[in-house]
Amino acid sequence: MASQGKTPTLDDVALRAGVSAATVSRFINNPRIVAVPTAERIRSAIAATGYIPNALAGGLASSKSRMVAVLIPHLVDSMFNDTMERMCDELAAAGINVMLGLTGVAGGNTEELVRSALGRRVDAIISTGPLDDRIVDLVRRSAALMIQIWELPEDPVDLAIGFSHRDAGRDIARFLQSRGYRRPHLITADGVRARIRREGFLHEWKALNGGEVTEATIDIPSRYSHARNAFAEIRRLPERPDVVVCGSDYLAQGIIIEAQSSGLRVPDDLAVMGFGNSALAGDMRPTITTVDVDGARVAREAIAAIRDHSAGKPLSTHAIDVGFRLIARESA
Amino acid sequence: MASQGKTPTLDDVALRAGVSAATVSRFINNPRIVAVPTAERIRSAIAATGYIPNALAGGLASSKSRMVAVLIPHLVDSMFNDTMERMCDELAAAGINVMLGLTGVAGGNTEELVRSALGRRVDAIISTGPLDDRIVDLVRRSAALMIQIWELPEDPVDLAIGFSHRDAGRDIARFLQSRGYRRPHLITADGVRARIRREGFLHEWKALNGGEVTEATIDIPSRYSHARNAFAEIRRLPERPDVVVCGSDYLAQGIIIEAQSSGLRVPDDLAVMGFGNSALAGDMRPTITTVDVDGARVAREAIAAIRDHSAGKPLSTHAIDVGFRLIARESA
DNA sequence: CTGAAAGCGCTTACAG
DNA sequence: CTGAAAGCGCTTACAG
Repeated sequence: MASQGKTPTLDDVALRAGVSAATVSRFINNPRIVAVPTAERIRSAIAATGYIPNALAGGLASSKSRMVAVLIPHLVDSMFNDTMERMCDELAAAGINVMLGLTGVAGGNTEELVRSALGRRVDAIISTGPLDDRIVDLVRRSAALMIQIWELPEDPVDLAIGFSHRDAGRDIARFLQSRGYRRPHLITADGVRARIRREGFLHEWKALNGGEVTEATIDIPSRYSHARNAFAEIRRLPERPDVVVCGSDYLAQGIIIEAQSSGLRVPDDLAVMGFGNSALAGDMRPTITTVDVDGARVAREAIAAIRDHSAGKPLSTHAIDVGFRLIARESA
Repeated sequence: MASQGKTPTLDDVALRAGVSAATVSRFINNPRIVAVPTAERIRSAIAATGYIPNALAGGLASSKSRMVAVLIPHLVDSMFNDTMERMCDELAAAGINVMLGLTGVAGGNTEELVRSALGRRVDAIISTGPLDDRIVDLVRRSAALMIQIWELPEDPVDLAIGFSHRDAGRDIARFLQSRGYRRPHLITADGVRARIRREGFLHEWKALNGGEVTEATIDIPSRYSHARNAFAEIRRLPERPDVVVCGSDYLAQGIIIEAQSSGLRVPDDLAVMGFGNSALAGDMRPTITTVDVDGARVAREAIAAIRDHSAGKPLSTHAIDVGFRLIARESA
């Protein structure tokens, strides 16, 4: 912060390089279309002036902001952090900046965030979380591409990149059944996706004639700090479950820690199943059995869609199923 | 994404409300300065058209972007996530959008991110991490306010909001000494701040005639996944330390888990000290003794500075020391 | 391969 | 309290 003199503009560079502003603009956006000697003069004029293109002006003139908004619930112990990191990485590599919006914090207001993003004329909004009609309407009127990740809704706004939570629930049921568990305890977060997984689980569990299921609900998100209460509830159950099914690896970790600290062996006395395959799942003792989703693929598909959309290509599909993989480790 | 027809502009609203564009602009930026009946007409014109102001045009015209860039190393198991959440929350409340840049991921390029931020004419850059001369130079030439958080460098670019890592190291030494520990093992991440804490610790420890110190270095950041190797190293030490000093609560948690899984009791056989007072520190079994930094205050001070700067006020100080608090819990 | 010029959609002194 | 008009710093057909 000093701003001695004024910030150099395209004209300053043009003047210095002895070319028109148009040519400098072309050089910046596509160096190859200007003659080599001209390019060289522009390059040194830019270096000499310390010119940094004004992206506000550029965006206004081109109606391309080269910015996307990413809307996630929160950051602490978030299951999406890994995908987010990759997303930021890929976007940065593509020369796209990311605007971050937190929808699940105290003052989180998804509609307000969407309005802000649209106001900045973002090329796309990447979102994980429920979208009400007003918001869908807002986005539909805009030119922004809406990418819903980590889920596969019936009727995506534009494009969904995710997997079937119902199938995930079903596969968890099959897996636990095949491992011989008989008394699962489900901890379901108060969110759409977790509820769908729960349904998938219960439906399949019943079809397989599994044993009695006990359940508990926790506030979304499924974070570590819920583990104490959730475990205390388990202790109060008339009969102890043999496996606890959690909505995130963070919660699973917490349950394992609580169980161990109360003298139970995991998985012998109580097995625990996570969700999301966060980094900690493989490092925990015991390592956590969980469901992996290819976050890198989600990020790549999103970038590809944004690129196509920015290039004016229509969407080739409205849903990309990246699937999931159940990873059997030590905890269940 | 549909964009049937074209996006409404200020002129569309003005036409519909029967006023000039200037008046609509005034209404949007400061509703009170337009007459009540006029305001009402504009309000309904906005509602009818679904107008969303183009922030690119607005920013260009006013040379205020109402956006700040936040640069942090990474997201997974990040000690800054709590502060980040508060920051996003406060910024959103102030009508400021945040651009996120990850400096520590695979393709992380701080200079490039700073250039992007400056190109978007951000009002401020909030950064945690080392800044080389080129970057400082870039920022100094711009009108953006540079806020370095979580540290108190000798010579802040503009404003630093943090605490003395040297004093933190010193206080950890005093605390462990007072608790009777004699063989501390320091795990220091390969970063400037961790090294300063280490120096503070060692200096004080020596002054107090403490026992022999063993040490290990790990890659930055201090995350959970480093715990296995770090603990294996501890096992190989000729004599077992009585307390392990970690650079983050995530790492401390990992060490505790490893220790427990190898049959050691924490803190009786091996004590563990964390850093940062992340949420998990209070939930872990045993709860983790750590150093707390008031992230909410850091966020508030940053917002206040950004507000003043945007209003044209000069900085009243170049460094704000928010201090830290050693929190004694069960692990050490 | 390059230039002149119009236009992107706002804001803000300047007048009234 | 409100309007007319210039200007913010780029991009992009249109010509050459």
